[in-house]
Amino acid sequence: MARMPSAERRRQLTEAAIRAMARDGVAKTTTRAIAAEAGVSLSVFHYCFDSKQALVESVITTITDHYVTLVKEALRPRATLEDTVRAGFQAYWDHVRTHPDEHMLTYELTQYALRQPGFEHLARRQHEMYGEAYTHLIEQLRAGRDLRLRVPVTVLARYLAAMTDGLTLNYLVLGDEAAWTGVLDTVTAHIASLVMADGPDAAPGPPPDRAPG
Amino acid sequence: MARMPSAERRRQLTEAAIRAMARDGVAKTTTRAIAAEAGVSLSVFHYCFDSKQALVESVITTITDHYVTLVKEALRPRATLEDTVRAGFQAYWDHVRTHPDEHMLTYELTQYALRQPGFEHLARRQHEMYGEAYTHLIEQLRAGRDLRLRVPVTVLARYLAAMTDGLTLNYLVLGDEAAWTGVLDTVTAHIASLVMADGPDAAPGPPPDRAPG
DNA sequence: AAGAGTCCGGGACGCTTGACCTGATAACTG
DNA sequence: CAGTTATCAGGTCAAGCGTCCCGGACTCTT
Repeated sequence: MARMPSAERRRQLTEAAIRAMARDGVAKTTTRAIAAEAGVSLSVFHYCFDSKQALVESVITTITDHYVTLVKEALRPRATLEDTVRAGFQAYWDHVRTHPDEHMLTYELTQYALRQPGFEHLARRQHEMYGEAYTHLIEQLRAGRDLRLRVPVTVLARYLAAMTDGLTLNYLVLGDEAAWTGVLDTVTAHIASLVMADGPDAAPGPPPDRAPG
Repeated sequence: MARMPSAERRRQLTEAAIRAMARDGVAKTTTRAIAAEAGVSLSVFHYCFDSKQALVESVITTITDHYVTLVKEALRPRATLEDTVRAGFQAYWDHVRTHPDEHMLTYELTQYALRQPGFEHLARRQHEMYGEAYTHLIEQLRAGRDLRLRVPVTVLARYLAAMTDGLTLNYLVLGDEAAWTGVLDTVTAHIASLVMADGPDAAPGPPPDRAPG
């Protein structure tokens, strides 16, 4: 095999692990399977990583960062408000449809991290970064135009995060792409009504916010 | 140990497995752990179940049925429409808060089933039954009073299912109970606006449904 | 050219797992 | 009573797992 500095080899092994885990599941992905996927001998694995746990940690942080940039990219502001929301959802949804295995893997890794003592923080970090990405976008939108939020930013961010999580998971389990367009439209309309411009034609307040708690 | 017909012993082992899996995770729950949790010898396990897979199948169907009845119970129709939605969400959410491990387990089992060849149908069945439970409730509500649905029943049911899934998962990962009340209120208001009585004071149509696709 | 540091490969160790078996014993059933 | 059913302790087995070691090979520096 081609000789390679450890750092690069680590990256290669991490990506091989992601491929193998996405294809076969986290449980079935052994150190041998990862080494084979990367095309190196098993010894190289333990030369680069102190333990399997160390590699899994690398996998989780890598894939989390990957998806945060994905979300931020998908939710880039567009011409109009409605367009932004719609295009963002569409871009995200397209990615889910074309890469179901990768999304499945993120859910598996979340649970793996939650169960593995000392790894809980990675699961939390994963979802906190999603929330922060949404928050960032909302603030960005708000700075650009004159927006009136019907709900606090944190509430909206959490709502978006939970919504995408739930929709993705249900799609991964049930499949049936066509059935979800109606749901996506409903959600999009709702989001747009929660974040509405201070403009003229927007619908007047349907259900007024009620004090929480 | 007390003698017991096989059927009952099977139930006991299934419940022991659910306890052990909820506590330690699916991956760490071995046949020996299950037998110990049930207080029987390992031989009894293989006397009652042909294989571990057979037990897992029993676990999944049991827990699925358990949660479907839970959802149906939580979403029993109440006095007013708003009350029904609010009380339903509240009851469900209380259960999540008081039994986080059990809910976590359902997610783990879903993924286990999706990865295990020949078990995919169990994962699908699980989520289909949730959807049917929601559909059932909506139909029930519609029969009772004069309801005007802004979206098709199937869309609403899927939306509810995805919403609860996503909220639950995010709560399990992030914790922080207080932070979710605002999201729950927002969702409740939205649902109530989607299923509204043909009454007087309900808000006139904010964003009209646009044709999908 | 020589040495040091780095990378790679084959092989092996120790452990856990699911599955299976034996033989004996106790409890219900008819 | 005999016959069926359920339970137990104990051990065996092959497979698979993460981990580790050692010798060789490469690369860079001096």
